Amino acid sequence: MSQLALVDGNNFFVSCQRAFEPKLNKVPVIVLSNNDGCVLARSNEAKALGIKMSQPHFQIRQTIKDHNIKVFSSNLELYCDMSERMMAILRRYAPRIEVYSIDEAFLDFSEVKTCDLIKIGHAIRKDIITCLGLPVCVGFAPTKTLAKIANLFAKKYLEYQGVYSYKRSTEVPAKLSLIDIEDVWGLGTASCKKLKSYGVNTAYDLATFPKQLVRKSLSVVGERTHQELNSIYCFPLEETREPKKSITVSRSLKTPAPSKERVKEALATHITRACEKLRKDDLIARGVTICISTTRHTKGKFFQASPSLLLHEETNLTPPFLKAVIQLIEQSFKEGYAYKKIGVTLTHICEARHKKRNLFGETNNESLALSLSIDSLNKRYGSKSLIYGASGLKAIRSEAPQNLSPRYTTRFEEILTVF
DNA sequence: TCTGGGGTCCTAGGACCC
DNA sequence: TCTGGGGTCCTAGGACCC
Repeated sequence: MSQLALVDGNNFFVSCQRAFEPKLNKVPVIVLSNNDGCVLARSNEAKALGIKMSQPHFQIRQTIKDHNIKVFSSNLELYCDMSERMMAILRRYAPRIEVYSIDEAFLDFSEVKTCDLIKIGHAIRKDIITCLGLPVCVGFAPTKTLAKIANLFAKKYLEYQGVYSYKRSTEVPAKLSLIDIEDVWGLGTASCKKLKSYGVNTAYDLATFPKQLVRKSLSVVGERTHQELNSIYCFPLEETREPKKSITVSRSLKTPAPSKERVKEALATHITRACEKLRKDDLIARGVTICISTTRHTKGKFFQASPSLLLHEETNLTPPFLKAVIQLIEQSFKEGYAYKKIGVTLTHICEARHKKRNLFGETNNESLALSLSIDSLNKRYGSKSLIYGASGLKAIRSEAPQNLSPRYTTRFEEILTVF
């Protein structure tokens, strides 16, 4: 019988900031996305003020002022490091774990002989708050979908003190009617709209809805969710990540760019970064797609292009991809628009060790060595110490985010100072 | 001239996740 | 003025083959 736990950080990015600045406790705090564009994380106090997830920053400027909300730019380097520390602690508790996202992990307790899961849950909570200062909640259940719901109970109802265990039973528990259909993992707006038209409004309604009808309206994906709500294990624990199938680097520009030169520079910067990611994971790729688009928020002036091409052979060197994206933009750039979002995606990826030998049986070791040297210099001296000319000087001068906190745990020069 | 049916592969687009 | 970024999976439809 499967027995899983979902451990999930509470308002994770906000909690990471609070761990190093205790005076932020009990006051409203938000963390913004890249470019400080919209809201990524909110403390409970900020949620209570009506700030929504993904809400644009400019819409809440007044609320921020009126309630003295503390605002942070995303400090992903700090959050990733805190995440790794949290996962290291979780590995002590279960033989198998799946790191599902930066702030949550599924733990497999199927083989663990214990009848007191609640006790384990509290031990995990205590361990993580003591070692890292991060609050988490724990939900136990026989399937991932139910573990998500159990975690929701643990977060929402204070009497559970952050730990909830879902009891397996042959009947669908009435408690599921407390969960709105929108809060079921795997159901987005499109699926919920369909289900509501059938009068399915809660997790209980869905669990007791005829399986065939779910299959018909939501396909196999919805059917699996339906099964999982009925304690039938469909989404297995994935301990190891398959190699990535695509790698994307894209950014929105603060001020949209009307000139081809500026777009080209952004593409050059992005493809350089994408190739670094490839090399870091020891992967090679053959396909590349660029994507340029105007904002969608101005009516009538929307334009988007996403041409792609395949190189003659797989590689993880920057120059061939740089050449390819320049070729693509030369072919597809259209004058008369201001481009807001610019990105590149690498596709047809495989592991570098699978690379086919070329005719002469030699791989291009010198070029690879050069690329790897550039990577290590940039890692040591800062990400833009050495760049390709095509990226333009703007890449170096690009503005830093406004509200960035120190990277307390990964940079000696930014370590926490105690007075 | 008649033009079936089954299979594979690829791509675009939709939906979803954090 | 200002609306994130990076992924995965599924389906439908077209092209192609025998």
